[in-house]
Amino acid sequence: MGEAERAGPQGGEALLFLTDEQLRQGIEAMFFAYRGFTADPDRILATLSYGRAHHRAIHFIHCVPGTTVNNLLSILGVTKQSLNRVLRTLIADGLVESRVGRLDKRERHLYLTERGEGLERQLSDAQRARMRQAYRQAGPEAVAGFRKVLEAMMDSEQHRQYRALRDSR
Amino acid sequence: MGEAERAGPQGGEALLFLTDEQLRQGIEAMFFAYRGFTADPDRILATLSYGRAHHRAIHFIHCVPGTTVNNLLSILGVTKQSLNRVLRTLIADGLVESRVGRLDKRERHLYLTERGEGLERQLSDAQRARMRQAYRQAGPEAVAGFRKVLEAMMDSEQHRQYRALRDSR
DNA sequence: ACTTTACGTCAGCCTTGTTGACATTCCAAG
DNA sequence: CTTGGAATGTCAACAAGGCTGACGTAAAGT
Repeated sequence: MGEAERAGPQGGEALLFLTDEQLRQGIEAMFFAYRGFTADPDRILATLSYGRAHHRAIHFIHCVPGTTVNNLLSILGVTKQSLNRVLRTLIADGLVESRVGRLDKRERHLYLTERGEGLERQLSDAQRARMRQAYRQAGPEAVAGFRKVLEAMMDSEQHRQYRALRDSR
Repeated sequence: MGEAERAGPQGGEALLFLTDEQLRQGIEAMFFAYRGFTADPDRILATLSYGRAHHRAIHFIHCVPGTTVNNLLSILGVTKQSLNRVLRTLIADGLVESRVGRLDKRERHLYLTERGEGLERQLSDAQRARMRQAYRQAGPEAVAGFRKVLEAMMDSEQHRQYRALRDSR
């Protein structure tokens, strides 16, 4: 590795010449953009002494109400102990409700309370505003390409989860 | 906010209808893709009991050899105490060299040693391989769009730093 | 001479990741 | 039916890596 590259592995794909320098720019763009991506929610969360972990939990509980702890675990890709600490504070603060499963009493089904939905709204409004601004500035074709590259960057497992969430709506 | 949106703030921009749902998908794509983006270096770093903080320092010292601590600080956006902890271990392990400035002796200029360059190479090879695969799979137009959206997502300060790095090569 | 700048370090805190130990519940084999 | 194992979730303790604040030192600037 190290030299310019030609050809692609997928038969019908376009020929692409990718220098290390072009790739490095993509890497740095990801780094800086992700900081921008999380900046607005981070500011809101800081005022409530919550962190990104709380945001992630709130986001996915909102998307899949009634999800179990185990399911949330596999989406977030952390240990159950780590998630539990976050959930405990969110439950204590009355943002999340945990209901014992009816069929399987070992399971806990998670729901946002009204206050939880309120915070979710506040956070996702901020993040969507940034996203909307970026999408508009870049234009519709750029957005399609953006999504395409991001999907290609995921591990297969992540891609599966991404589509699962997408299709569950 | 909350309903579909029309029109763009920039005069000549294309008309874009962006539903909350489309924006939410973009947000989740960023989340999952960033995990994929860091997965390969993380695996390598774990075997050396280093973390992402070390990776970031190594990356930018490689890009801007001889950079000062203060400069690195502003790029990484962390406190000097935080950075210093990481730098101390990298210097102790012989991956980074810190030279007193010739003109201004207060400054420390940072360089990767040969071993440091070796690790940088290993980490960036892994990350570039993922990037190259994603770029090829998505195609050249998608790549252009990808970069465009990421740049639009940065804060102005981040965008400034991104371009500064870009232009310094 | 005094102030400011650049850097290092110590102490202590918080968030968020980890592993280990444990309780509860379910299920299936005996 | 009982019992042992698997699945689910909770609590405890630790580590990494952020943060703030205080302080020291050396060099530059005024």
